[in-house]
Amino acid sequence: MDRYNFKIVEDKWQKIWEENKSFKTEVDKSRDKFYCLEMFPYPSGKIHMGHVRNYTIGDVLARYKILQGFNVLHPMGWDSFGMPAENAAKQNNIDPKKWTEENIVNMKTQLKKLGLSIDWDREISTCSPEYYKHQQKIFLDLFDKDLVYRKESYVNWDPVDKTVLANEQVIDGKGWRSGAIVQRKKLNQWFFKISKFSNELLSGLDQLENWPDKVKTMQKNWIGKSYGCEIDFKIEGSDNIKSIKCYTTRPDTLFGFSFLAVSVDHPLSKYYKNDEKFKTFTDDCAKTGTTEESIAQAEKIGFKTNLLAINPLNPKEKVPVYFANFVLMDYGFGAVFGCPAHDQRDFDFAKKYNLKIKTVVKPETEDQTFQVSSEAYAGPGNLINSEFLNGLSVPDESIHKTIEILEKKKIGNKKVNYRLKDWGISRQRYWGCPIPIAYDEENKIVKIPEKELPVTLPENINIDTKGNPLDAQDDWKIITINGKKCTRETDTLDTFVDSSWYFLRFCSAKNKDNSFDKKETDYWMPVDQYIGGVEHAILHLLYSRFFTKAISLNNKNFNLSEPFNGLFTQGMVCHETYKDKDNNWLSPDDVTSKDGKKFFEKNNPQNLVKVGPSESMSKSKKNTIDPQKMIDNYGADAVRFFILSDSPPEKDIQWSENGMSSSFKFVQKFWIMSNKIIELSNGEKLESFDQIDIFTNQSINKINIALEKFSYNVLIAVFHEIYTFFTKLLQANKNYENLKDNFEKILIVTIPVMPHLANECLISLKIRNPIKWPIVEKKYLESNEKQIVIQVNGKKRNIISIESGLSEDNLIKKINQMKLIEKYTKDKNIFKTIYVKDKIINFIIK
RNA sequence: GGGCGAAUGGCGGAACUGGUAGACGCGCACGACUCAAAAUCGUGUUUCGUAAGAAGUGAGAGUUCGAUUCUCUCUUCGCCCA
Repeated sequence: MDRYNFKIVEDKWQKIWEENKSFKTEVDKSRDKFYCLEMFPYPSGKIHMGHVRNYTIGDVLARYKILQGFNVLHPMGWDSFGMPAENAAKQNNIDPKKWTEENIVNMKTQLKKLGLSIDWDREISTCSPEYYKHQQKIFLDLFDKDLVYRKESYVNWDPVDKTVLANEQVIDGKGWRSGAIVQRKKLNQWFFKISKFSNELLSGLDQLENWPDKVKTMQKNWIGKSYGCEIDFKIEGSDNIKSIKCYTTRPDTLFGFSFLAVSVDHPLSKYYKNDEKFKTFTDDCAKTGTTEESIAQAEKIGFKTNLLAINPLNPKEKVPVYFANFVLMDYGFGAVFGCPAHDQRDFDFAKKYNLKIKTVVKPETEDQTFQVSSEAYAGPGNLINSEFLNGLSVPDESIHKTIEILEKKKIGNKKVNYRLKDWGISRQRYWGCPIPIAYDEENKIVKIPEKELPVTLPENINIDTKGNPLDAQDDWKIITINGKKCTRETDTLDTFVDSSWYFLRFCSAKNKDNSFDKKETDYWMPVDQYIGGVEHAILHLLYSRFFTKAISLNNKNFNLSEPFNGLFTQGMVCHETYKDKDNNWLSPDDVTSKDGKKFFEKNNPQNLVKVGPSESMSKSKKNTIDPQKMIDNYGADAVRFFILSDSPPEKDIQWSENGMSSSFKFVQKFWIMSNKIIELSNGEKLESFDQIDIFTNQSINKINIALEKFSYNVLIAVFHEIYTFFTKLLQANKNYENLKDNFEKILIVTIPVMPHLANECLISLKIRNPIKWPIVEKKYLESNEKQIVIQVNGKKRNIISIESGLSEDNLIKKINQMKLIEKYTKDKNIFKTIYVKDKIINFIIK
């Protein structure tokens, strides 16, 4: 028997699929559709194991659905705008476009080697004008719907590189490239009004039954709906400001009010513009980053004004007003009332500035004299020291009652607030989708007329300038619209915009005139199964949901509430980490071991290697395994088989060389076994053996269940069982007439996992039937023989095989006859038996 | 600090709506083949015990005839948010 030459077979089938366009799909209303989508990759140059896992999981599902007769849309594209191209351009002086396109060519070749059932005719790339033309149209559509606006907002500013940094480029408050201390800087920026959909995005989660609860919870927390109250505080000491509005979720702690804090961006700040000390203070605040986290971690600092705020429930009480760095203008009204006793942040602030700390909530277990001491108390209990509010139970009753009182006194109003902020989409970068906007000489916003779309990026520019290269491109920037001289917007769009609608574009990827076609989106959308990493659980998925709702607004041709019906989030691929004696990371390729316990450097075998914990593969830790090498060494089927085998897809998986090579061996063994079966002649006298029917049907049943549940590791286990069963049959050296028919079914259900091998075997088998997912015959699932577990006092004591459906009396008779539990029941009194038909009998004795 | 989730052999992990715990794989051990090794095949592999047997799904309780599965408390770990 020849060794299985995966190279030849895999090449052959990949060529067949490509030449026949086997996975090309079109709208076909006579068939049910299935839209299977995996998150499209960023074309970094090479695929990594995360891609292999993601796309293998998706491919198993897509091929399964194809065989079940669905019209399956399984597209692939490239999330090809973004900073790595720009960084590569700066480092190696390559054109980002060229760099990206070369990477796409490489990665496409690599992906094809995995044997994926992709309709490559629908390939899209977000950096191509063909794609972003439509994105610009959508931008203008949203602009017309009043869902896009421009306002001043803070960014992370690198004063040395003169550039805006993304949050992840700010490391310990410093720019990742320059090392300069990052500042908060105000820039005019574009925003999507995602907050308009806060409530819809929240309530829509309820209908997403096939999403992991984990992701829904994360989105829910992100949207952060809170019920609270807006309160107007009267202000004394200023001719300009008579009151300040605050939002709070804890109006019940109003008697603990000891200061009022406003954001440095609060309208109040304009009266302090000329105050030198205030200026110093705002400069200090600017050194804090813009993320909620950095603000939370920064030291709480304040600037005391000469104003006093009056407690609306106790007008005799007047407290100081501060500007404070921890108050965000974006949340509520940019002003909070401080109750140090019951909010840790307020507590820290009060300690620092020696402000009054008055306890107004006591825990259930404490008495009226309870006082907070070293930290704030934010838990439940009862109100104290609060006059007419005393005794109310915290939080529910106290909050509701207080709001009622405040509303009655016309001091405050019940208000629902959301944490979700509008989505800032401006990026001061070259390699992104140009925003189709210009400004006239009066700096008024002018839309680029649709017939002039796409606004393409200028080519051959000098990217290595400080700041945004587009700013320096005068010949591109200066244009004429309707005879008026205008200047283009030089910001480009956040790349999250690119991925917020690509699933729609796939439906009509080649339509030049329209972003998408009603006929196509009506048929294909929503995505039935979306598969990707959990790291996108919040932003990408939320933005995509927003886009779907925003595009649907007042749209005759498109109306959809949710884009992704099913969501599956896969785990990461991990590998042990290695370090040499100087704590430099080592790649698994540089490390060798004889016993799997002690590791040495390959080039210097006398040097012991420190083995670290298994962590998700990353270039920085050098613990990556190159999928290309694995495919070259073991073949795509074996790599697919392994990546599915060890762990459930939603959990992290450990890459193991042993596991990989054992999967390779399995592919070889399976091939040899298959060929032995295929080569059995049909001519001789045959023997029928219904164990084969039973086994086959039961296995396929298990496979169906595993596929529906995404238990792909269990699916793989079934294939091991199949191998063992049929190998044992072959060893019996008989030819059974039902063997080939059953094995044909087995090969068909092998296609999703090992498409090359399975198809090659099916061809050799000269199958008579069209390749269709086999139907499980129920009669083979239920066998007449049942194993009944015999328990005494709940402990398993014996086991008996009987015909199914036996009555309790008959079973007991049989057990007694066979003396199966005599030694446990002798001299004992059986006072109760529990019998679960065909499963278990339990004797309770005393 | 808050939210969510997890914990099962040496390891990754199975176990349908409460009903034989440890499927399947890795590793390991032994055996066959071989001068030998690799490869391959076979057998075994939760722990304690020579055995009969007993214990056993992070710890402790509870519900139940029966709990990996349900409830409560705790511990540890992970993820997300702060």
